[in-house]
Amino acid sequence: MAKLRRVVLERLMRYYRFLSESSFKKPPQTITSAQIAEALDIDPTQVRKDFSTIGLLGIGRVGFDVCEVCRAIRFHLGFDQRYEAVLVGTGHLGTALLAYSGFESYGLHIVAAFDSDSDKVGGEIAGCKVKPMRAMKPCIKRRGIRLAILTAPHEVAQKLADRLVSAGIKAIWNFAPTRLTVP
Amino acid sequence: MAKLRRVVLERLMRYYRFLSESSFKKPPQTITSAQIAEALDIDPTQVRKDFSTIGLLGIGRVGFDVCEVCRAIRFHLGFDQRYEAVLVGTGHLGTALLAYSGFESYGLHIVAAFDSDSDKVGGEIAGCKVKPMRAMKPCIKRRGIRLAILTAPHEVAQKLADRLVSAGIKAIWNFAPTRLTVP
DNA sequence: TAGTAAACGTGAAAAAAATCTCAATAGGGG
DNA sequence: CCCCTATTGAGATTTTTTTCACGTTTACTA
Repeated sequence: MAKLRRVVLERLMRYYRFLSESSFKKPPQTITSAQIAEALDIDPTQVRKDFSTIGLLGIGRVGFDVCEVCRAIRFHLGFDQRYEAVLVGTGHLGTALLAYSGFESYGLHIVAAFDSDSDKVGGEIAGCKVKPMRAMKPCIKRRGIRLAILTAPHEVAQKLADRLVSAGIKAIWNFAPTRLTVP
Repeated sequence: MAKLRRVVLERLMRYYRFLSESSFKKPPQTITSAQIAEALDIDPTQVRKDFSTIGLLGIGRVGFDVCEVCRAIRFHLGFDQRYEAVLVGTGHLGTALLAYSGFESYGLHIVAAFDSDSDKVGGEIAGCKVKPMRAMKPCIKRRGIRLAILTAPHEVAQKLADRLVSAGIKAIWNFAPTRLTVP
């Protein structure tokens, strides 16, 4: 499977969101590149090129099978694999993320939550046990977890990040909710 | 002021985050394109080109003045302007966003929060009064607010979005926390 | 069943973005 | 004060991305 470039990946993500959340579940379950292109403000040729790079072929005068497109994107974006992750920090944001079930459909499973607040430790949020910080490293090592979601205040984020990396984490999804880019 | 392309904007954002959060507050307050480039894994020439696009000049053998760079980026990204926004939905995620003070430094001010839960209405979160949904449209109209932050569950998000648009909102920042793109 | 038009796939052209190269400039050391 | 080297600015080049143009396929209609 050839490596996909970043711009293509981003567009595939957009296609996927659009196709899976829109009500295309009902027949005819088929859509043309032009329809997608208009909804997402992209060139139709671009859509066809992207689909073609992940091995999707449409049929003339009909378009593409929505289910098949979704399947192919899921496959190429790795949503069918199971990624395990830990969450660090169970404040409001952390709680919201734990309660959000949408990650599952992208193959992301939060298997444990950690917090330094002893009042929270031992509790359970959205079916996920909250464990003390000292349990973090063993847990990550044992399960070979590579991704961490960090929702700690800025002041301690760096320290926690270092700690996560030393425990074996390869990627940290930092949720100091920045990333604005107002259009 | 020439319109900046999206890729450039994104990089400017990254420069800004890097320069403003790192401890460059102390002298010598100067940095070379190569240092920025290494930290952000970008080509040094790219950095200089971007800076040059927003009218920043460095000096040979020294580099760029950190404060000046930050100022210029703030100006070109419009952080100095005041954008007012409303927040809809005061669940965990909404609460977390209200409590997050980081928006202010990007020029974004949340001036009101709305929720349909009558238990929450009348309360105050992070200094922001929670108002009933029926107060939303008048508030938006009166203050001419153009941006809304939406943190509602998926099922009602679309309806609320329509309602916001009809109230005069031009851009909705939807916080069904999707956008994964795991690297 | 043939004609027509909607939609596709793809190579070529154009545009945009990234990278390379190098002369010019500015501190620092002798 | 002059040389040496780090660093910049900008033109040239390369690579990537987007758009165009056109031949092909497929469904519908008469």
